[in-house]
Amino acid sequence: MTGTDVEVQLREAGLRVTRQRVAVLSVLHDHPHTDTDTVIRRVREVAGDVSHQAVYDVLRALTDTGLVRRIQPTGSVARYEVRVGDNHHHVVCRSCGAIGDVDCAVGHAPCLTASDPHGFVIDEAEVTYWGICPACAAEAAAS
Amino acid sequence: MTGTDVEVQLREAGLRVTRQRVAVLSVLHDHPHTDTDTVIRRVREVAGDVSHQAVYDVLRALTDTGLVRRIQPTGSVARYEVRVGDNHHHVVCRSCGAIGDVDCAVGHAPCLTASDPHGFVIDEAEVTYWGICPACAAEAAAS
DNA sequence: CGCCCTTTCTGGAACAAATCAAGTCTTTGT
DNA sequence: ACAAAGACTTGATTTGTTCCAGAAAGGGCG
Repeated sequence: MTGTDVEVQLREAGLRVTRQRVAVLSVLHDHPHTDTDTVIRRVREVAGDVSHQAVYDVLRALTDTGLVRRIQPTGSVARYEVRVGDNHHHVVCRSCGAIGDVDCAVGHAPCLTASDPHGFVIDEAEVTYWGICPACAAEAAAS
Repeated sequence: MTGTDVEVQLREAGLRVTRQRVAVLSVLHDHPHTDTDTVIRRVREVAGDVSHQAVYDVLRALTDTGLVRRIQPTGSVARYEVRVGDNHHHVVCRSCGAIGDVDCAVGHAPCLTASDPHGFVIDEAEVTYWGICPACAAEAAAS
């Protein structure tokens, strides 16, 4: 994704194009599942001085317009990824917190329709798989 | 669940039986999906003075031994519920954050097996449904 | 091209949730 | 009942996030 693509994306979402926003979006494109602190550091690497507040504001603006998705597994800080059309899910390592993408096996799966939602109007089903990542499994086996 | 039941539960988990732990467990039995702050208030109602640190410690101990489950939907503070055998999931209101239980429709559902887990060893699939609760839906319709 | 209005960014402070640390008290096995 | 291990209390600290007021930058219009 080029810088121009990012600009188009911003304009189509009705957002102004600023150095900070372009930087945040491209950082998230290159590094999915990044926590806020890392976003700040990476943004500063590519765009020079940017206040942490600006990054928080941008992340909020992008989340509100649906350009990025915010995820926050239990015990983890907020993480962000660019929202892509597919309905993919995440696998989280219980040991180190690493996150991986998992494609939704069967599109709109039947079991993702709640059996008795107590009157809730449901618009999304989010799946989080918990387990051990290869690296942590190897480390555990070695010790 | 009586106080004695809770004591037995604690002993079987290899934990000492203290006033604070009994209080936390019974509070969670009576009020599922409670956030830490509310747990503290309720515990003090039934057990008198208890430091917030004690509650944090107890919740951590109970979580580590598997007696309670910690859940934390994106944008919410940590919430706790007593771990019951069934593999139920949660529905969260986007508007007010209310949480409801949803039974897992089909036990160990096939679509909860990740298609390509990238080498992760998965031991649990957690489903969070997002939507609008009846109360918030009514309020939105009224305005 | 340059002005003005609106939106956004900066810098600093404030806040809430959660954790850390040292010392005291309590539970429990003998 | 006694000692040792574990749990709790008090108080401070860290961490992640948000609030606020003023300065700066985008982008439509003359």
